[in-house]
Amino acid sequence: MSEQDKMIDELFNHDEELTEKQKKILAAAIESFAEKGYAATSTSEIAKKAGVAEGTIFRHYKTKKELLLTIVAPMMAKLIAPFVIKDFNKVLNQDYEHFEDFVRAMIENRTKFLMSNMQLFRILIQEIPFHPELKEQFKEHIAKKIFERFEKVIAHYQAKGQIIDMPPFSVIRMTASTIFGYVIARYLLVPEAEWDDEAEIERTVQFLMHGLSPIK
Amino acid sequence: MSEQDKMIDELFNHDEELTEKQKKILAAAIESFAEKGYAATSTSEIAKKAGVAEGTIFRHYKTKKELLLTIVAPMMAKLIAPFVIKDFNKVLNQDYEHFEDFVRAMIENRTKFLMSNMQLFRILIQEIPFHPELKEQFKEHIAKKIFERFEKVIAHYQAKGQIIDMPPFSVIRMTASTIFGYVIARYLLVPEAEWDDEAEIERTVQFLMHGLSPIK
Amino acid sequence: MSEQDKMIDELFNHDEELTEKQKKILAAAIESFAEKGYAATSTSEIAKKAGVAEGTIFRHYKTKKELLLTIVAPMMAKLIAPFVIKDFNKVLNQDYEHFEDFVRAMIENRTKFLMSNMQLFRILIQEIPFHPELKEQFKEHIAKKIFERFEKVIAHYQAKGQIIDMPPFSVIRMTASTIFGYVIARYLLVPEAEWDDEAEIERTVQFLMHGLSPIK
Amino acid sequence: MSEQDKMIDELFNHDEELTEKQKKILAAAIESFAEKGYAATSTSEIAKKAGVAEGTIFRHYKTKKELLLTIVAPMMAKLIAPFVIKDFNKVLNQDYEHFEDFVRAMIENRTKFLMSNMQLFRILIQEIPFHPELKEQFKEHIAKKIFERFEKVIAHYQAKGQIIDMPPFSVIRMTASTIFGYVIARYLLVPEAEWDDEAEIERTVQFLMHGLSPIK
DNA sequence: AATGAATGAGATTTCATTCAT
DNA sequence: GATGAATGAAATCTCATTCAT
Repeated sequence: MSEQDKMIDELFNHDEELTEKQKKILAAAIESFAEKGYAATSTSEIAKKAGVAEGTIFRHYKTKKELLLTIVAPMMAKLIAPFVIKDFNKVLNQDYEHFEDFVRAMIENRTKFLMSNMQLFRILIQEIPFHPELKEQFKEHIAKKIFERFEKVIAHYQAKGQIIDMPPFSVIRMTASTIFGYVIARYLLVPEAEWDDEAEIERTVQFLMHGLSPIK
Repeated sequence: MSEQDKMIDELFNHDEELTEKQKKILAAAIESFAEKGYAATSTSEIAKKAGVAEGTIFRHYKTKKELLLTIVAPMMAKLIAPFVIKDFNKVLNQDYEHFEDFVRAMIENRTKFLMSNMQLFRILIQEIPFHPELKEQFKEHIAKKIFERFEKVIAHYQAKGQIIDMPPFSVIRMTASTIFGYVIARYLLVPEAEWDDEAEIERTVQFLMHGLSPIK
Repeated sequence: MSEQDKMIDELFNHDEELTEKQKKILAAAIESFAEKGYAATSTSEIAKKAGVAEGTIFRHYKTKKELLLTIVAPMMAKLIAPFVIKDFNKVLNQDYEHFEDFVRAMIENRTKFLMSNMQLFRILIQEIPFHPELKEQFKEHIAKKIFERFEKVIAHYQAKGQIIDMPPFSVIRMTASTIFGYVIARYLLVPEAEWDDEAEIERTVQFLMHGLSPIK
Repeated sequence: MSEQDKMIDELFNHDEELTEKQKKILAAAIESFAEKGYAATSTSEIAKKAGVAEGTIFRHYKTKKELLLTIVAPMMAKLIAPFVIKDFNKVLNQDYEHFEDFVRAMIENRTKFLMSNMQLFRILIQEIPFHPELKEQFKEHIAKKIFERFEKVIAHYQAKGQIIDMPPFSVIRMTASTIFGYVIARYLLVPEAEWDDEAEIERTVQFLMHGLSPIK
């Protein structure tokens, strides 16, 4: 079983099992959508790449759009998974005494996730601007939830005097910019450069910590 | 003359004059490409929006792709204009004694530019991933040039002890992430929120400055 | 099954079966190409005449040009078929003691073939001048092969003293001119005239025989 | 003044003078029509090749078809010129005692003419099959006239016992096949071969003479 | 469940022709 | 006379989707 296959199994295997053909279709669609974009990918192209007949795609997914949503929805869900686990706050209080520990843990966890789902991440950020319903879904189900959770976290560490006193939204914005900036540069913009990942992550964490530390 | 028209005149009016219809076509294409993406925009739609016959588009631009390139190319050029002016270094030495002044000037100048060309900026970042030739062009003509110039600037301020000792590439990456993160959040992700721009920019500058200041 | 259908089956039915629609498309294309020429025939016209949707044409033939080649290629092949049969020489030695017998057999065989494939022959001679790749193909695969075989035949009968001593190329040229001249006049230029085919062929054979007989 | 120009002047200069632009248009059209065919040649292409604006063509020729007719008509006229001169019969009686002299004179005269107007000849034979009105015109004004004249010539030499007793139509058909066969092979099919023109013409004349000589 | 031929709407592009300058 | 921008009809081709097998 290939990496690709494992990823697909993990992300898409909810209730019913996926047939072999369905997995092939998903894998082919993911590859093409990531590379050329949803609108520029034809269903016949996906069929050919997946090694199935054109009609087969429409047997499983009523429309091309549904195929996109099938791909994008679980990615969104998994993206915020760590932030919506029930005992997020408890974990927080117990595990991470310093904001730095929290940030480091978040970065490590999320970069690993994005890294092993880079194509899906690409599709997500490339297609959201073009599909209002995706945008809406993203804001409502993802951004809002993350923001709510994070707000408390920020307040928590601000109360402890570990973070500069600043509107939580701004803190979140900067943190997100910094982390996504790293991931995008690392895996999308210049993946071919030589990266010392450990050192670069360390620098990124330091940058964030200093940038957000309270002014003495 | 509308804002749109002024912008088009400024960006596209090189040698020959543009006819009225050409401007209309460019304006319509920019609007549609920004909103729905290049691949999902039909030339008939552009023609209708521009109030011209479909054939007219192809009289001026041999292909739909050429229309995209006509739109994107000058945007790229203008984007780096401030960094490639001949006496960039002189300006630097004379005008900005502190890195903070430099950063502040850069942010103000570039955010203003992006703000008044937001649709073009959207097209740029939305389409680059889908067109290898655009990507290449961007790397070769834009990223590389900016990097070369910036590298010297960073070295300059590092020598003066104003910035942390870190590979220039990392400094540039963090600076860019922070600035683009602001612009994208401000104008693309949540433009509908209430923004206190002055304060937010100030916070962003402070974040950057602290994040990059040498460790005491 | 119509005459048309039989001809199409015979010429185009290689490995896979042709669907009913494909035959209709080929028949319609042949008719239109012969009458108005390739360039002046639109695919929508072919579709209408064939009673299929325009898209159906492109499902079977990637481009209009491919449709032309599909039509023209087997015609070329069949045209030279009798000359490239393996034991062409044996047949020759045994069957035709006199050059006249050979010529007569050739004329009868080839005129019959052309007659029952007149539309395809028209397309062939009408389109070859406009398509360099067809021209090349014709020269390489048809003209050259026929020439090689014929050269030996000519030499054979010259050695027997039945034909005038003349460069084989010239003999072939005159023979071909005479035969094609008859076919073209008979079926393309003035098909509406009253032709006594038997007598005319006899005259043509006599003309050729006298024209090429050795000088006494 | 180029060869091309001289030819155009000679063929097209009837009453009014042709402007420089008109000559350029005609020359460009002739070149393109000969090479790619009328239907596959666009007026914009002709305009570009002629170095004039697209509109200019339509100032001189109402339609593209008219441009074709302007080119083809005088070619037809010149093609039969020698056969319709008033005293064709007189000339005949006096000048050519033997059929061979007549044939030789005809071949020399007409091959020279065709040779120096090869592009126009190509257009003529390539386009006649596609344009019913051209076909009609050709039959009515050219073929018929030539046939009438030639019939008398043939009868004349048959009466003198110099030609085989055969329907004049057949004699003409064979003569025409032989002559056109030579011209087409020489200048259109294999112009790149090494031709000993004098010898080849001599062979062709001999072939014709023997082919048509009375049976002893 | 799977196929792939067929469809028809629509996409991009071409082109002969017109017309204001 | 000449230009070339503009047109709109039509040409080639693409594509998501349907449906009989």
